[in-house]
Amino acid sequence: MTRRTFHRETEAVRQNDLIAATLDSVAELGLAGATVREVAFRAGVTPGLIRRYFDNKERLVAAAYRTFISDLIAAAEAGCGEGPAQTRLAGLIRASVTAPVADGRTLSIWAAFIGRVHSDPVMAEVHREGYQAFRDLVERLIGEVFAERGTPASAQDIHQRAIVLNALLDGLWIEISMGGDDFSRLNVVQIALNSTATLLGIDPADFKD
Amino acid sequence: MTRRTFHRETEAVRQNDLIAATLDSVAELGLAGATVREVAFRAGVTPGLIRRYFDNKERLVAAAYRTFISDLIAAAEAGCGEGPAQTRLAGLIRASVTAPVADGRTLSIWAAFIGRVHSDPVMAEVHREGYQAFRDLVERLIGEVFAERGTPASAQDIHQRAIVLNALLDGLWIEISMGGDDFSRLNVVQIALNSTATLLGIDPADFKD
DNA sequence: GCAGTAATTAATCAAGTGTATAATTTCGGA
DNA sequence: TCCGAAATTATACACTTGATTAATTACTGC
Repeated sequence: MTRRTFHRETEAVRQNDLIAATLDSVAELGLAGATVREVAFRAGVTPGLIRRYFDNKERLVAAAYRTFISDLIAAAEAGCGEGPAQTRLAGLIRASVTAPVADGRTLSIWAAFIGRVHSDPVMAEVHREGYQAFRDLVERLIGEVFAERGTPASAQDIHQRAIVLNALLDGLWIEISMGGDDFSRLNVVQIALNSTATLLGIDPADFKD
Repeated sequence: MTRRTFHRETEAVRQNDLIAATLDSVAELGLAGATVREVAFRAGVTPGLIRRYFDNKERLVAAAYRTFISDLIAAAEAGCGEGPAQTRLAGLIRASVTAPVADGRTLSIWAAFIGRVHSDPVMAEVHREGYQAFRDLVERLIGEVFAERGTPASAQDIHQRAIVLNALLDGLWIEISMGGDDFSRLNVVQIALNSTATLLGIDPADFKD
């Protein structure tokens, strides 16, 4: 009876692999399916090893959620690029309603985790941070767009517009990711851009990325 | 050693109690916390009894989800009331962003269930039905509003506007229910109504409920 | 009032969960 | 080359879960 062979990895790599395996499990089987054994199997590792890198399963799940959220925001931010604020805002919107931000797998993971946010304080904190980061980004961009157009708005006005635009992007993101509609036939990017322009009082023809 | 006393109930009452207990459990403890024992305890009943009214736990959860969704839509529809389409749409919007539709408990339950929608076909079907019912309601109201104003729009135009408005309402509902912001200070109903008016090209001053 | 039936309880089971720990293996440094 | 420390495996444990079944109880029709 010989043991299975293995090779050592650095702490960073192993943690990364375990987190990736956790997210895969969650995406395909839901949170309930992300058992210690399932995650270990997908990471090509033995269940007991997990506890060497994470104090307990709760920590592993929280770490996975943190990684997921920050990757998601990074992907959205990457769409901003450079240039005038209006172009960056348009880029953010495009990124928010197209893959890889808006797709089934992302929604599956998000949906699985979001249920835990209300009962688990750690998850709630992770969520709050990520959410606020995105909202602040949107609010800042809106402020810059108005300033750029020579029509600066009050902080309160910008704040309210950020709430609305953020809600619109969230809702569109969910709808598109859910795939219930035949979004393949629609130009979702155009719809999102036009709606945003309308909400912000910009000429839609003037708002492209 | 005497057994605990009990009294019989009709099938409808028991099923109702069990579903209510399930939703309570889900709201407070998440889906994972809605165990057979927890649900039975909250319903003032013994775990074994559940299986007399539901083939298995999966059925119970699906039934609870169905009840939850249909109650939610009913609550939103109740806000429509009577009168001109514009008034009914405004009522629907108000209902969507205020309690009991928009509140923490509702979001908790929704969030818990939404994670299951992608892995469980039965839940997916229940979700699709409820979602489409709401979307159709919004789309119909928008069409009536345009007709009422003497500016009838094409079916495609109405369809796209319904997608956008639905997304906005979804997003606002989530934001408000989440309670992350200080929405208590903001007039969320006014914000929602104004945004909708802007999106539909209606004079905001003209759009109240 | 009483018997029979159906609802409900109580007790148990097998399977799966997260966790703990001792036995092994790998691998870098002497 | 080999030894020691650290990483990994293997095994086991206590607990919870959903499900099953037999015993008991409450209610209905007569």
